[in-house]
Amino acid sequence: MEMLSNASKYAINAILYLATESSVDRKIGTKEIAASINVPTPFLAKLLQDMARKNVISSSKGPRGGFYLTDENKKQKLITVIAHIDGLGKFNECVLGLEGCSNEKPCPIHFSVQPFKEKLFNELNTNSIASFAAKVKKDETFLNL
Amino acid sequence: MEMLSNASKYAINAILYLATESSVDRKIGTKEIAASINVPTPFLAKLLQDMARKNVISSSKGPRGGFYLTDENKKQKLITVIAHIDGLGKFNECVLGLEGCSNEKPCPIHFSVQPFKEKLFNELNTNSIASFAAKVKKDETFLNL
DNA sequence: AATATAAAAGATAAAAAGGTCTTTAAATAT
DNA sequence: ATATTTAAAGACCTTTTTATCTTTTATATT
Repeated sequence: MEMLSNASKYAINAILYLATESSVDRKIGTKEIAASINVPTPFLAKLLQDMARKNVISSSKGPRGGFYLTDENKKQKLITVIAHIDGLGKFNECVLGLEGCSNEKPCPIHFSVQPFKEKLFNELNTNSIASFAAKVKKDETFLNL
Repeated sequence: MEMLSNASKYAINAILYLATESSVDRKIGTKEIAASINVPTPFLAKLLQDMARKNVISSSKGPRGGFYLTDENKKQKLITVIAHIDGLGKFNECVLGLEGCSNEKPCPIHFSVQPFKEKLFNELNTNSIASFAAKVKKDETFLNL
């Protein structure tokens, strides 16, 4: 279900990868990250640079430099990533694109969609990067590592 | 939640409009439809022509011509429209874009998303254009008419 | 038959998303 | 200090989506 842009998807994947694999002492370069999650390197580099500028992730230049997550970074909710890239508008939009669609004035499929939107938003807005990464590590879920 | 293209959304809106407003004896031109549902006229015209070519809707040229739905047309499931424009691929894709994501090998948000995908697909695949349009007419739901 | 009307078809064009490449700046190791 | 490494910045390119415009074809009405 393609409701996130590639940009958001790539960034989430990369950040969950960083959450499990990186630390202040183990910074990771764009090539390794891109290769691991199987996305185009220069495009991902742009995204990560943007995330770093916005303090969602950390980075340093030079030899042994790269991207990494601090404990502070990991505490952020996963929705933060989407908010910075795609924005949150999509969580408030009608699936059929109808202007006044709401609980009071629902479109024909509103009540099929609304509970899910709320659930997904809530999930992304409640759970931190760390907690999503922990799930991956416990093998409850996976990432393509 | 922008998971449908504008093209699909416009077409669905137009077709639900036609379902309530048109008949063999009351064909409707692109300008009226576009104005009613508030979308760009030439773009919508293309979409409707495409839908007509694929026998999803009906049309005729010349004076008093325009687009309309036969009873046969109205019996089709709403998913047909999406299938012809966006395709059905999006109903089988992982929200995070992960290749092997499935019930057996779920991504971190898989189980938040999967039930919804199934419900929405089922709804669109079960209910006809006529039944969605009926909801609108009974004022249970709305379209921007 | 002539005319007007409206879809069909096709050629363009503008905007957004996706992706690449080159140069510059910072940091580290030697 | 210097060379090397890697992110940062910015210019650029491609593809897809969205949108418009023009010409042609069919048809209903007169």
